[in-house]
Formats: sequence, C-alpha cells, structure tokens
Amino acid sequence: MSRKTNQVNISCLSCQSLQNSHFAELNKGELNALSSHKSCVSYKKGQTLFYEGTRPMGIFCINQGKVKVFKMGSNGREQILFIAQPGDFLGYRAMLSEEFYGASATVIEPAAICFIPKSDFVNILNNNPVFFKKLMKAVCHELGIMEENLTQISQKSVRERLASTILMLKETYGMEGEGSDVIDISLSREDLANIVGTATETVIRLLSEFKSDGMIGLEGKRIKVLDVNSLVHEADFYA
Amino acid sequence: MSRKTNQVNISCLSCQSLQNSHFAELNKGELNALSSHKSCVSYKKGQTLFYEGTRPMGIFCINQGKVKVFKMGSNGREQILFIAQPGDFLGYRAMLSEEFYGASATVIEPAAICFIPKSDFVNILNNNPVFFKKLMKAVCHELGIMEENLTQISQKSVRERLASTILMLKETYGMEGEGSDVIDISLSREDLANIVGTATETVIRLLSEFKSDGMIGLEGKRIKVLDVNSLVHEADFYA
DNA sequence: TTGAAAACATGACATTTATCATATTTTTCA
DNA sequence: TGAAAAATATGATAAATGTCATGTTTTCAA
Repeated sequence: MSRKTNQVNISCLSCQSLQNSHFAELNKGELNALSSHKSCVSYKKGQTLFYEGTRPMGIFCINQGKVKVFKMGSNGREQILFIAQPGDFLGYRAMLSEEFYGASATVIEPAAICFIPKSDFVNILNNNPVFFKKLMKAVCHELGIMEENLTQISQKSVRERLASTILMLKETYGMEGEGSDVIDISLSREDLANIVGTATETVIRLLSEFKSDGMIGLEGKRIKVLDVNSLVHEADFYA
Repeated sequence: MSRKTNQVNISCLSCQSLQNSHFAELNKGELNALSSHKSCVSYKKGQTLFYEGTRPMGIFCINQGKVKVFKMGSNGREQILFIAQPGDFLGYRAMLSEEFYGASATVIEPAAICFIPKSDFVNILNNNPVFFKKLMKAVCHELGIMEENLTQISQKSVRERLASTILMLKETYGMEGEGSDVIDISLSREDLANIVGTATETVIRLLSEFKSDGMIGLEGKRIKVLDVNSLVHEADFYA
C-alpha cells in the first residue's frame, strides 16, 4: 500500500524543461515514443546517477534540479567539469564514444531525472538526422568550451579563475529581474573549489577578500555579485 | 616557367595516410569526389593553417608532417591542445559547431596538408551516415580526452604532468622497433612547456632532473626514454 | 663561414597556493 | 531539541613554481 517509491510520472510532451532541451527538436510522435520508454525518478541531494568507470546504459535527462559532473583525481579531490540543469542531457558522451563513463554525476540540488535506455536514444538518432546534427553541433560546442576551460586553468591564477567562475555562475544561475545579482545555486565552498580547481581553504580566503573589496556579498552559502566590473577586471588580469 | 608553387598533387585514393584517417571509411567514389575538390599544399615549419577567431571555410587533412593546435592566453603563452599527425583532421570542430576557430594551428614539422571546402565535407556527412557516426564517435572520444587533460592540469603537479607528457609522447611518436625509446618529434622546450602548461624554464629544469635521475636521456632536442617505470611512478604520485 | 638571433640552461628570488592545525558556525538527524 | 557531524573560517608554514637576470649553445641565413 504505502510502497515507498521515488518514481515520478512526467510526460515529455508536457515537460516544463523541454524547451531547454535538445529534445525540443523532436516531433510529437517521437516525444510520445520517448515518454513510453523512459523512466523518471526523483533524487535527493548527494545521490549519484552514475560512476566513473562504469558502462553507460542510456542517457539521463534532467527535469528538475542540478547535477555536478566530476572526475575524481588521485589526490581524492574532485574536478567538476560541468553542472547540469533542467533540460540538459547527461551521459551521452561516453555512450556515443562507446566508452566507460569518464566522470561521475551526483545530485547537488533535489532533482527529478528521466532515464532513456540506450536503444531508444540510438533509435532516435538513427531516424532523425536533424536531431543527430543538432547533437553533433552541441558536442562540438562543448568540446570548444572544454578547450577554453583547459586553457584558463592552465594559464590563469586561482584568483582570476575564481572571479571568472563567479561571473559565469551569475550568468548561468543568476535569478531573473529583482535579485538577479544573487547566484541561485546551492554550492558548497568545496564544490566551488572543485570547479575552480583549487583547495577549499583558498576559495574561502579569496571569497573573504572579494567581500572586503566590496565585489561580492556573502549571505551564508549564497554569493551576491555587487560589482561586476571589478570582478571582470580581476578575472582578466591580476598583477 | 619557374613559377614557385607549393601546390602538391596527392590523390586521396593513393594517400599513404588514408588508413590513419576517418576518410578510410569512405568508398572509392567518395574518395574520388573528395580528391577532385580538395587542394593540397606543402608548408614549412612555422607556417600557420588558421588563426583563432577566424571563420572556418573547410577542413584540413594532414598528409605529412605535424601541426600544433593551440590557444593563445592573455599572458601571451600558448596552450597546446593537440598535436596533429598524418591522417588527422583539423578545424572540423569549429566548423560543425558553426563558430569561429577557438584555436590556431601552426606547422611544427614540414608538412603536406589538404584542404577540403566546407560544402564538400558537409556533403559527405549528409550522404554517408556511417561516416557521420564515426565522426560523432571521434568527437565524443576527443571530448573525453579533453576532460581528462583538464583534470590532470588541475590536479597534478608540473613534475607529474611532465613525466606523464613524456610517456604520452613516447607512445604517440616513439619510433618503431630499434630506438623505440627515442621520441621522434621536433618539439622545442617552449612547445613542451606549452603542452604541460608551465614555464619554459621549469620544463628545462625538470628535464635536467629527470636526466640526472637516469629516467631520460637528452640528445639535443631529442628526448630518449630510459626508465619507463620510474617515469610512470613520477607521473602518478610525487611527494 | 660567420654573425645574429633564437633556443637552451642555470641561478636568485618572489609569490602563489597547498597543507596542516585549530576554532567557530551551521546543518543534520535521531 | 540536542548532540554529532559537516561546513566554514582563519592562521602559520612550507613547497612548488613563476619571473627576472644572465650566460652558453645551437640554429639559421646572409
């Protein structure tokens, strides 16, 4: 009776994240086929969708919540590669290159996430060249971003990268209109450090500095961007 | 009469690098069509195929030689993303994502390189789904590699990364059989530093250390790998 | 061949950043 | 609610690495 389940029922057609998804490309028939084969589950913060080194069986599509995608280094620190939002796909990279997962994915904000079995996803790819092309374009774009990130991590100081990351987070997760300067994502200092690629203590120290310089405000976990121009300056140079 | 040209005539069908290329996938008809539209040019060391920030007009396919692909940082240092060899494609990433080039490509060893106009390449993609899929797989694989590189640069020390890079270079450019321990690529210390993501002086210093520890031999520019095990050890840990 | 330029090499030094230690605050959950 | 655990914060210190200076060797082209 009170079987505790975290199953959720969401149709792709009525998914409020469809517009932000590559699936927006699909027609009604394809979306219905998708809906009938997928499963959707709700996840709590901290739950892991998949682990680095395991075999992909399908792709994840985020309906709600946020998920960090990261690689574990030999020193035990995570390197966060990407934070997925509603509408984003997860796990298709490794699936399409027919490799094991190169990264793990863990929920950082309560989420509802659909799973589409590999065969269904591949079917769509085979029958819808336009969708395939869009996906190719997306992967190529992602590769460009990763190359940019690599260069930044290689060449910029931690201070510059933190400033740059804060600006990126504001762009991506800043709220609309009123309060658009508050970064609306629940990131621990450790996660932030693992995006920037540095030690947690260093991030905490630099955040304090940025705060006393009036560039940001700190309200608990939340970061409020007060002076974009100065942050831009910090991100570009630093001497 | 003595019109100085660097045009070269190479048919795709008889290209000695075809087997190492994604074009190995194509049939004779497609290869002939390709040959009739492409142009092939020889390049000297230091010549640049394309510049970051410009618009891709087609793709480059390397017949002979080596090309470094790099991004220029605000500090004026290059970050080398990839060193292309015979059979490799260049410039298709930005073309497929319909962006400007995100990196520049400069010849580091005398090369013969074919250029395939965008429309011809796109034609092949549209008419040959198998080829398209192979390319998608390749891009996804590359993305995985880039994510791995990002993590390494973020988490490992320069010393570890240099050891790791030397091992990678040996795998990729090590000669066959006799003398397989010599890295057969003409890389300046600066280029090596720009792969590792560090200062030229640091690379020079560490190479000297590795040499006095008997792990490598230095014969001018050439690096000879003497003790793989120790290098593997250096690459993994370091305390 | 030779002179100039580039690449390589090494030393001295400054700085960034990681690490360890230890409070303090916040969150979690029993 | 209250105790335990996790997260945040700050200081002290050390190590890695970048930067600048300078000298040597190699490369390249006139």
